[in-house]
Amino acid sequence: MRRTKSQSEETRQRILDAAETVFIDIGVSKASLERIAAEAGVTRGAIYWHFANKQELLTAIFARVYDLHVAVLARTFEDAADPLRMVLDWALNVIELFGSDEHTRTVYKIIVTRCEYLSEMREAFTLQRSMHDTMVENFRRAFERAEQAGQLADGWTAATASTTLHCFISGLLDNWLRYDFDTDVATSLRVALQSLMASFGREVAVSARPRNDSHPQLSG
Amino acid sequence: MRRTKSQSEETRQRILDAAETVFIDIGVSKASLERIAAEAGVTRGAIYWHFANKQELLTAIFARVYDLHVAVLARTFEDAADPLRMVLDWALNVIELFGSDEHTRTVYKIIVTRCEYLSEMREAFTLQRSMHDTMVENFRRAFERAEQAGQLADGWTAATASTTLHCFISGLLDNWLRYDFDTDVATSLRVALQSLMASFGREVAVSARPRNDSHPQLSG
DNA sequence: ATATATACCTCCAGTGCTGTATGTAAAGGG
DNA sequence: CCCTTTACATACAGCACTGGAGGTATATAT
Repeated sequence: MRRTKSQSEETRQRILDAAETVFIDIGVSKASLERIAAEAGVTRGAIYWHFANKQELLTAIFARVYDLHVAVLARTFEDAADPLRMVLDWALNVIELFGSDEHTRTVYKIIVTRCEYLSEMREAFTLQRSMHDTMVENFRRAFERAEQAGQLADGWTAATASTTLHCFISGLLDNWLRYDFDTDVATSLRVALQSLMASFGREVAVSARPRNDSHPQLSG
Repeated sequence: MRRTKSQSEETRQRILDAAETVFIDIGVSKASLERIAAEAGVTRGAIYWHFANKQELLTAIFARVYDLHVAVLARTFEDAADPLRMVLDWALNVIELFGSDEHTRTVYKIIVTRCEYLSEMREAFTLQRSMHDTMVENFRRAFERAEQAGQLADGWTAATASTTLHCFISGLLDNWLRYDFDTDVATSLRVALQSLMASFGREVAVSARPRNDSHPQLSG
């Protein structure tokens, strides 16, 4: 009963789906490969064929959503015209991404509330960490350009503004995933974000929609 | 070799200290009672005498810092004169608390990065959850009073301002504990917080110090 | 057509942890 | 001074999980 290459890939995806389900259900540490295998309709042998161990499974789960995020989010930062506008668009896209794609929400919920952040898991968290660092770095650069262009409102510096937005975004996602905000919480978060961004800038016009609102793969 | 009552209490505290150490080191799920006992210089028998199981140990660890937090933080909210000022003082006290008390940082770091947020652990998280809810509720009330008093700047409502600050504080602590910010990160966070609060208000004077700056038990 | 690599499954040995039951020696009350 | 309770230590039973060895049948290359 050996499978073809495409069947094998299908099995791999089913295992990843099952792992997500079990991780969310009982947490990464308590999740046994036996239980994941049962959920996927295979045996532990299949899992060990595709993945070395539980940690590699976790890494693969993270990697599955990583590409999507990079594609959606990197696009925003290509446009260098108006830095504050760019940051706002980026953040709105993040909210849009988490609001519309349950897969993304599940994976990040696993990171935040269903696993322990230990050195042995470092490889699994490498992607997430690099995305976080990229976000911080992009914020810093954008606000520095805004500062040099004289766009920042009184009372704000590039440092304080980027720190504030960084913490705001982190806390937003953390609360969302940890405490199961309502699904339409995205709306109120959007409004709060726009108020925050407006207070950063001198006279930035606030619109209700991000400029890059074509996310065909997310509007499901 | 039976101990006296005070010796027993000392043992209990040593077990809690050991549990904190082991939890931070290898995470709650991988931490065995055997290892914790060894760290405390007792056997598992002693742990089972004082606590029913690992979950109760975790609950006890949280409870140990809870009283301190309530004492320090509740005080700020007694003063109802200037709501925005009150909120600022409260937030500064939180930063001060986390900056000066390593014990607090350790326990919250365990919550954020060293354990899984599962229903079986619900009892352990009850305290933390109630503190979180209290924070959100206090923010909402304070900003509503500020709004009614016409203290909010243009572009902000009680809802958006409290949501924003709530996310900011959450993200601040989350990043601090998850990514091990430098110890003097507290300074930059204070500055960012003051800028944020300033932009909430119409013309609130920003001072560098909270009003209730007498924390004898924290300045160690 | 044959050989080999693939994609699994089954079984087994070993480990580590939990919870409990039992032992014990001293504290503390009457 | 005796009895009970306390504050542990020790010993035991049992489970759940991991990783690997070995099997098997089929896809795929030659």
